[in-house]
Amino acid sequence: MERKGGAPPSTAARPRNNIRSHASTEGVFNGGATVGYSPGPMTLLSNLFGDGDECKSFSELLAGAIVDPTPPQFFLDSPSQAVEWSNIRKDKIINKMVNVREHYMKESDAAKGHFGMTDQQMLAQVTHSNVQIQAEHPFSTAVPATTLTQFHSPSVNADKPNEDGYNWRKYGQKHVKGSDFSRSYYKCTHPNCPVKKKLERSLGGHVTAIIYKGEHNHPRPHPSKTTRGTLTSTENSDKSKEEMSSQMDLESSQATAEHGSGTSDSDHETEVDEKNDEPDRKRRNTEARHQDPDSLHRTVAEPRIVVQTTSEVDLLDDGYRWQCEMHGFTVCRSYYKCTTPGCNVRKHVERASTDPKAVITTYEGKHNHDVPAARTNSHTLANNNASQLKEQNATPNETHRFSSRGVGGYEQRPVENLRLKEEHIT
DNA sequence: ATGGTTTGACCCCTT
DNA sequence: TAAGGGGTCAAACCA
Repeated sequence: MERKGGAPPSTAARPRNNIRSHASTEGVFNGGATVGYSPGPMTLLSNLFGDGDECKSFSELLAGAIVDPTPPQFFLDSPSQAVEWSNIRKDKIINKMVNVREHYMKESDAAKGHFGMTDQQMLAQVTHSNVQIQAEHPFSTAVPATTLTQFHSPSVNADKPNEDGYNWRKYGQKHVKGSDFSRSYYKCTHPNCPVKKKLERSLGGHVTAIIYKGEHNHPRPHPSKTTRGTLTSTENSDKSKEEMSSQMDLESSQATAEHGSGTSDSDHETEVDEKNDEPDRKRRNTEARHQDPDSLHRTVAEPRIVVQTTSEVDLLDDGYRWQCEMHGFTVCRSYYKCTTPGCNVRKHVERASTDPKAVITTYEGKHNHDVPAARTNSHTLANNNASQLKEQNATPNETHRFSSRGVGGYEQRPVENLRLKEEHIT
């Protein structure tokens, strides 16, 4: 790489006394200053499956997942992984999962057919609790933090850090040890905005993952004000998307206002591959890529976008229409497919492990169409009045408005999605 | 003058 | 306790 800048000739003499002094927000992210908040696999699984009375409705939801004969993709990948899982939770959950897997394997052909997704499509789907998905594995996950929010930008171009409408300043880059990946670190340039994001790129420069952390405490900058005009012409000219952008701005503002500050003190993100249950997080990040070289190719086309949110605003309702995908033989879970014909965008919604109010949504692909007008309107209306939204959400019956979409599932909002929302406001 | 990038060094968490 | 590595800093440089 051509060196445009330059490291100080004598960094050893550089004063570093204040390196962590301004870490009020920094610590929020670096996982260091925030005292040991890094849930491990046990915690994650415990939260994922519910181990008590916590997140009851969500636990029920997850319990349903256990009953669901459709195992997550990772569970099918390797029997040994299933064994590892059992080492984590040897209780009922794992036993059920094993049974599920056995059952599922018997139905492998048909079941895989039900998955209806290619490996590529499975990529980035993601995660579970506050999770981070990484490119190396279809179900790699991560743990998060509690209040991590970034709003989905459906047409984001990952190759351009601020094509999501915000302005970013790169503050670091690292080569991912033992791999051909490099990771770039960006901060939102808006004053006092704590949001950061990481872009992982393959050797060829293709973005394989985008990980947002934090919550913008400001509206999205006007496209014309974004640095270097990195918004694409399509975006700039796309009224619908601008409207959506505005909606997201509003959501962001509301979310921020309702949360008091952009981030929680407990904000923290740990990039992991929890469901692989590899004990070494660091190793996971590097070895997994080697173990699955094909993942590189799979992720080149469409980087994953991980959205972590705890906003009380309906972030799950992102303006697009989603149809729940049937996985297995029972009701659909948290996997959705854009209902627009020809659009292959999918998303996966999951509950955060560390914060029952947090929800992680992982998007895969780009919408090749505008936000549905009708949905846009309702979405706008829904978000133009936070209090109104709260009232709506506070009335469970009113949130249970989903319609059957015929074969394959329901249009959002499906039951589990609704449950997430209900829990969100309780 | 301003703001973004580069990159070696450093901090500190995890193992 | 030590090692490894992720995340970050910040001087130098570029646009």
